[in-house]
Amino acid sequence: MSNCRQCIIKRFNALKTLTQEELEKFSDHKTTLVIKKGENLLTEGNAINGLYCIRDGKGKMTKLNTNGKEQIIKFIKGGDILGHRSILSEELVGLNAIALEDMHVCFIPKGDILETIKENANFSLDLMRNISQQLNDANTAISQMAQKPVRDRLAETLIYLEEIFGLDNEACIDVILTREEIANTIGTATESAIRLLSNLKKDGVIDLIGKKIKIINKSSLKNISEGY
Amino acid sequence: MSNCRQCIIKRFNALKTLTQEELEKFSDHKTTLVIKKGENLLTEGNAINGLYCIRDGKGKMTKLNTNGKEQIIKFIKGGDILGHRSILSEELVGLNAIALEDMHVCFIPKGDILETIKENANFSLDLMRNISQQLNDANTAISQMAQKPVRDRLAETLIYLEEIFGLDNEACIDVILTREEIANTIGTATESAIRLLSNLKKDGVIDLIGKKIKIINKSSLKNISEGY
DNA sequence: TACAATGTATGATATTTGTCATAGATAAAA
DNA sequence: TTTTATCTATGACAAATATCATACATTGTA
Repeated sequence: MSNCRQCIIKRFNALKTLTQEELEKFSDHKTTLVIKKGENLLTEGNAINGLYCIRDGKGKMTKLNTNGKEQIIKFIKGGDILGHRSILSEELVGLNAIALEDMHVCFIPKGDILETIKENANFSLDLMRNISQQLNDANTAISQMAQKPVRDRLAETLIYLEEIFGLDNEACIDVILTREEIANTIGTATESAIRLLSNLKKDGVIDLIGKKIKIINKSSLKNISEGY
Repeated sequence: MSNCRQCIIKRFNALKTLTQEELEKFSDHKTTLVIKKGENLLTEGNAINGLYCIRDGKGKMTKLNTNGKEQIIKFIKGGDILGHRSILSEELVGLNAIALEDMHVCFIPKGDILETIKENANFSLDLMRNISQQLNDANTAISQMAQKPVRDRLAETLIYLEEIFGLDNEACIDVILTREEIANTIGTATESAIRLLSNLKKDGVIDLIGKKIKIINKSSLKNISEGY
């Protein structure tokens, strides 16, 4: 079907340093799959043996807490590469990857990845850069979860969602999340998330149109996210 | 002074896959430094150009929050390797590394690391494994920070501290932290941390001997950390 | 269409946590 | 040693957040 060499997605991720031949190899061996809304691409604790490259669609990466609650760790979309742990011997998947809408995903087997790592140090470094960036983001998240009140984290999250998913044609954040999913992102009760969203709307900072959220006053939202 | 080939520390970290020649190269070019208690080995936002390998001593990795508070992200000790971001082009340090007691540290220049990455794919993979493990830990931390109450996080942290630093000859957790540092680890007010420590002591789960903490009933502490 | 299931919203209340104040304990400095 | 600064501890109170209850809205489905 599609060809890695022509895929636009690769320009934006760790695959961008690959040579023509390496891309051909990936293209020949890759499989393409469709993950329907609500289905898992990755499941916590499972083994996989290759990398997944998301072509399009949106998803969430989650973790089941010891108390049984779902925590959303990050959101994913076209261009993201998942499953890097699989190429490091037999490590198991650490997070669930669940589709928020239908996703198209390419799977590149571990063998090809390892071969390419051996031959192309820049690809190695790009993969490392990718993981490293994720670690940096995660460290920031720890700090914010630990020290910011829920209202600030909500504001922060709305800005983050707009950055990740952009705007639809009505200037709303272009992703549909339930209130529960928003609560599971910022780590609070669903009712609290609902209440704080209502407050932000009442203050004219955001607008709520069904499940869609529109940021009206970004600088004010930014201030709230920083505790003012 | 010391030689990388004979260093025991390397057996426990990403340097373990290096060949004799690679270790010689590292040994020839490395510099050794002493970081006094309270001093920074790394400072958030600074540029460095190489990896630091901790020989001995204990430290904390911190992040300054937008509200000016210090968040402790993780603790470090002998065997840990810091500064991996420096080998990925010009990325700046993301966290402060501050000595909790005097540390001895070896510095290996970026050039040697990059050369070795090109020549030894296993070293690449080991570095990746290291960062990947950190990312995994960080994701777990996000989930726990977001969803667990302070008391549970305190219990969790005490168990974690014992795992990392072990016990001294009086069976106390072998690290000295101020109550403020404990509070900055779990993300709460210093007074709250003090109060909850007192509660745990009153319940006979831990003992407090000055700044030293002794875990009396680990399984009970584990239960608390999981919300029971 | 009507029905069930799920999601959203809001009030009342309990619990958790933070803040401020104060005092004693410990460690550092003169 | 004495003095000063920092750290630990605890009470009183305020603020933030969770929980429970209930009602309404929306969505999917028989």
